[in-house]
Amino acid sequence: MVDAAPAPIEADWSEADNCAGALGALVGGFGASARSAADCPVRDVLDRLGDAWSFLVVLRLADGPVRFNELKRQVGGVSQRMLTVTLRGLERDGLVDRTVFPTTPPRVEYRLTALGNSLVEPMTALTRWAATNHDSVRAARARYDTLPA
Amino acid sequence: MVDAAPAPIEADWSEADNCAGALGALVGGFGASARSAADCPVRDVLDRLGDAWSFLVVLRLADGPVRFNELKRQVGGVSQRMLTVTLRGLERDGLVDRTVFPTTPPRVEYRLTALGNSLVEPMTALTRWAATNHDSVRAARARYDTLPA
DNA sequence: CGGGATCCTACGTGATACTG
DNA sequence: CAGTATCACGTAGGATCCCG
Repeated sequence: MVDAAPAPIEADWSEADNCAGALGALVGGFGASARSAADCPVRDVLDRLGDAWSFLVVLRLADGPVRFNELKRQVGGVSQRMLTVTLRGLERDGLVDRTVFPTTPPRVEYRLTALGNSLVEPMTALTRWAATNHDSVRAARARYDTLPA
Repeated sequence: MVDAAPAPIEADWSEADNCAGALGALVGGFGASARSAADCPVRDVLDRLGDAWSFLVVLRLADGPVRFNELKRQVGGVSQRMLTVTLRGLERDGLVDRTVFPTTPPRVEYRLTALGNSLVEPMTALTRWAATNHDSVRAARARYDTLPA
C-alpha cells in the first residue's frame, strides 16, 4: 500500500470556532460542536486541496481526460509517487474517476467526476485571483524583505 | 529567527505546462516560459493558502481585527509557533496588517489589508463549495474505503 | 500578552529498483 | 505504460522555556 494512515489528527477543538465568524455561519456554524477536523468542511476539504498537487491536477483535469504519464508531464515537477498518491486521494474523495483499459501496454485515464467538475468553478475564482494579484503579492514580499533585519 | 529558508524548490519545469490548459490561458500561459514555482501565480499564491492555517486565519480575519491569542483560540488547534509563522507569511504577502499597541501588556492586532479582503470572496466560493459538498465527499470516501482490499 | 529561540520527531517527499 | 515497494532525507510543525 502507499501510505496507509492519512494522519490521525485528533486534537480537541471543543472550544475552537474553527469555521470562523461570518463564514462560520455560512458554513453551518461549528465551534463547540466540532470534534475533529473531519467535522469542519473547510478543513476537511481544503486539507486535501491544500497540497499544491491536488489543486493543479484538478485544474489540469478540467480540460478533459488525461493519461497518467501525460498528466505527469503536464503538471510538471511532481514525482510519480506523489501523482499516484494525489490521484488516489482525489479518487477516494469522489472528485476523479479512474478508468483502466485492459490493453498492452496498460492505458489508464483520469477524468473529473461531476463532483470534481463542480469544484472547478470555485477553484477558478481563486486561480483568477492569484493571476490578478500575483504582482501585488510579489511586490509586498519584496517590500517586506527589504525592511529591518 | 523562525524557519529561515522557505525551501529551495528549484526543479526544472521547462517542459511542464504547470498552469494547465484552459486555466493556463486564463492565468497567462506558462509552460516553457516558467522557470520555477515562483513564476506560476497559481503555485506561488496557492502554496501559501495551501497550508490550512493561512486559509483559516484569513477566513477568521474577514470578520474584523483580532488579537493574537484571541485568534489562536478561535482558529483552534494551531500551535503558537505556527500561528506566528502563518501571520508573518500573510503579512509578508501583504494580505495581513499587524498593529502593535505599545501598552503593557502588549496588544497586537491583526487585520486584513485591502488585498487580503479582495481574497475573501474567492475563498468564500471555495468554502461554500466545501460546505455544500462535504457530505458527498465523505460519502465517496466511505464508499471507496469499503471496497476490495 | 505576544512572540523569539531551541530542541526533537514524524511524516511528506524524491530517487531508485522491480512488476505485469 | 502504470504503477508498487523500499529506503533515506529534510523540514514542517509541536512542545517548551524564556524574555519584554
